[in-house]
Amino acid sequence: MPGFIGREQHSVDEKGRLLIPARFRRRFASQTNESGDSPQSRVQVIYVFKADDGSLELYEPSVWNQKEEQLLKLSDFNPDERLLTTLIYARLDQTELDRSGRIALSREMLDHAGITKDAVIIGANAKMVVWEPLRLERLLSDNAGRFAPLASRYI
Amino acid sequence: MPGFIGREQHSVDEKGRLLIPARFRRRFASQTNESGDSPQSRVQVIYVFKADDGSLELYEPSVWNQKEEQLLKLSDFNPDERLLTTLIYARLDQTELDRSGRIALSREMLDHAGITKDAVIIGANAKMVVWEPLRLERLLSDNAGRFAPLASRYI
DNA sequence: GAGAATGTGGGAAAAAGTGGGGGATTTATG
DNA sequence: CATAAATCCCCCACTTTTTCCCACATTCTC
Repeated sequence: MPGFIGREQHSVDEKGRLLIPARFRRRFASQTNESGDSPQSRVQVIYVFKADDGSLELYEPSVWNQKEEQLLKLSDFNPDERLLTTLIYARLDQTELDRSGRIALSREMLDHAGITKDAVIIGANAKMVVWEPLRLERLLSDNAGRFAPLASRYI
Repeated sequence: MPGFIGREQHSVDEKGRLLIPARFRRRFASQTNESGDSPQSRVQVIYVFKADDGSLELYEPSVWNQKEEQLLKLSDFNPDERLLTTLIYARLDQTELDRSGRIALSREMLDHAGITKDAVIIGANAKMVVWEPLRLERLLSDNAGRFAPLASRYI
């Protein structure tokens, strides 16, 4: 099963709607029928997570659910584990693809990413990452020098 | 069965009523008929629990009952177990959805969470968590640096 | 270049959220 | 026990948001 690969830039309209590129949507289509839905009712849910670095991460249900299984093991009464759970769910949201292949991002999510007009969507295999274009540009140029050292350490 | 996911902010009116977001209410609807009620009389009960961290936890009956099964195993005559039972039930309350999809929170519950005007409701899979907005904000910013370490330790 | 697929925007209808009036029931009080 | 006071619900009305749908422009494919 291939992941999301590639980078595209699209506009976010006044209603906060962001188009998911067609090539990414095709990947969804191939694995919707987990629960034997009728062709009509296949609603494509997408999880949205506010990442620490100021981007938004988009997950398919099957991928997010895998992460969530880890969360379910955590105790409500261990302070550290409870805090982690809170930190995660407070940053998480859920949305659906409309018939034009867009998702509606909440004002809060857009603010977190600093998105007003345009957004870059980067395929990162299991997830998609959404950036405000200038912010991404700055991150890349600010850290251009770190690529080689990091790469040589880890790959 | 998908859980509660997402974060919303709503106002609590002067009567102490808090709206349960429509998308969360829809999950209730899909599993009301446990006891074979007539369509008319399906009253949606919600359990409210005062959490240690200053939030309120909202549970569906089916989920709370599962937790309660653990409690029923505890002995009334073992001091520790008896104390635990007391501590839990002393923090627990019960309320119902009215026809507008709201629940009435008692003064005591509101005070525990420090809620006066607004409240944030966070979907946390099996339960919903209610926060006073500023209190949540403070928790999140105070612990922003702890997310990465905790996440890497537990997930 | 024609037709299909993709991307963008917006209008209208429906749903959700908010606040408050008023009747019924419960609780307090003389 | 009667009456007053308070509380609790149910319903209505208004505002805002979301959803659904369509139209059009652009790009891609053959």
